[in-house]
Amino acid sequence: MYSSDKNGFKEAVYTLVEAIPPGRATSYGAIARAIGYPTMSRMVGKIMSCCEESGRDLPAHRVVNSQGQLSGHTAFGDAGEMQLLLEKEGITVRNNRICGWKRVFWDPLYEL
DNA sequence: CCGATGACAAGCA
DNA sequence: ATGCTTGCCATCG
Repeated sequence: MYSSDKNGFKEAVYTLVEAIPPGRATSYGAIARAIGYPTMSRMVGKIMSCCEESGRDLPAHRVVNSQGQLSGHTAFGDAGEMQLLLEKEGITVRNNRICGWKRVFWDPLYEL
């Protein structure tokens, strides 16, 4: 079931997201780009919404958009749950936005 | 089958 | 800096 390509893509996303070190965060585009699909940023988001269903412990709260803004409020709950998780990890979040985004930004292409 | 939507990103005015 | 438009793939009505 499902094409092997998509399966491989999802697997790659899971691996990268799970490889995100604590206190760090990355963007959808960075992940997609690291895999080799710079235009699949949207797909990453969809996969993320299914991350818990995938049977893996993916720190999806560490994955935000390219601006360092928390966008997963729809999946986590608009109560700022995601923000709390990030702050717990040591990341400073303000108004649904990561403080010092460039500082906490984790680029798999550069660091991995 | 077609249209609309979605945890996005990049380009342009 | 802000807002609009396009691209990409998958899912739903």
